Amino acid sequence: MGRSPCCDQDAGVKKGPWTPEEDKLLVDYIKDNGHGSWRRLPKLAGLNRCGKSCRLRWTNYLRPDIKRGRFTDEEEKLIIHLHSILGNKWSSIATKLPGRTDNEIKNYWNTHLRKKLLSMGIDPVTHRPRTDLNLLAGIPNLLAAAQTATCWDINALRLQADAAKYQLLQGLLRALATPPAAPSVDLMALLAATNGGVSVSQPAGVDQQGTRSAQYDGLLNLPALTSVPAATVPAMSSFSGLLSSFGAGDGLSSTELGHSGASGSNMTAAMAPPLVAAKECNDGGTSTPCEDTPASSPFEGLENLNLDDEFSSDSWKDLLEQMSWLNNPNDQQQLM
DNA sequence: AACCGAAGCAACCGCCCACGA
DNA sequence: ATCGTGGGCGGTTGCTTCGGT
Repeated sequence: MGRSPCCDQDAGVKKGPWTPEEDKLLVDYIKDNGHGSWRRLPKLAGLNRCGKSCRLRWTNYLRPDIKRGRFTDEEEKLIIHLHSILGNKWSSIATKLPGRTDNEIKNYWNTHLRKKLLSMGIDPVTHRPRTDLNLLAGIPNLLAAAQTATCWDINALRLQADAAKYQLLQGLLRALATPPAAPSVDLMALLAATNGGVSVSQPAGVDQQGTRSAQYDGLLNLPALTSVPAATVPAMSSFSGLLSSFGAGDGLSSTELGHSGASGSNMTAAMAPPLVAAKECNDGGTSTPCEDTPASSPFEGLENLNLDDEFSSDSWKDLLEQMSWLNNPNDQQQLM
């Protein structure tokens, strides 16, 4: 299968931005004749352009059914959902969004949605919680910088620290709610590492991951960090405050993000189980209390964490000290 | 007002596949 | 079965706009 000869081999074929005159020639010709063969079209339409360039200009910009303007929230959610299923199949995704082109969706993904997911602690490729830990690994640097901060940059550091704290919690919660198959990091290894290297024993026959998934499914409604207005921060200034915000979170539901588990559940703060509550076994659809639940969660005490506390506070110190891999490059390597 | 870096987006590049001769 | 062509596709480039200093 030889590659088709590229038009740019033709001398004098114009490239670059289209002029209104060129647009008019193209639109008028296609209106009257249809596009027919794209290769022959430029000559017939009186355009000094490559046929391929004409096709792209028409399909991405001049087509009468193109919808312009901002993507709506519904479109955003649909794109994210479809991307979680189809990956970078932009044209397939575009067929589900009337009036949007694959190129437009691709650009919107790369410039907006990708960053949005990253800010929510979600890997935009796998649609699962980020496991690269690069973000969290930056926390010790923030701590070190805070030690030597001068008065003029302490506020900036504080903002960074707040963002880091928030994303740390997002990452932890999402890790807890993630099915085990896809993440490149072994969740149990992560739990062991955060638990001071002590493995978390899993009772035989206990579908711990499924239980975890069901229990924390509602927590995936975390609002994106970037979308949290300052006014709402006090409501999330404690871990329980965060829990109470999940029900009304403007983040993406687990269903939308392609997670399994209790999809569609509308877990409210009151329904949300405490992190260290006795887990339930999920055996064949009926939930029964587990007899052999681990004695303690690696994140025990997290619910008492106060997000308003400085990083130097005891509760944050305790948590960070448990996460030895944050300070140990070798551990980070193993986890990545 | 000028400069500069970041972000956004239209357009291009080149690989690939389907299909017809 | 092979080959050439048309066209679809994802990735990348580079120009324009925006916001901060």
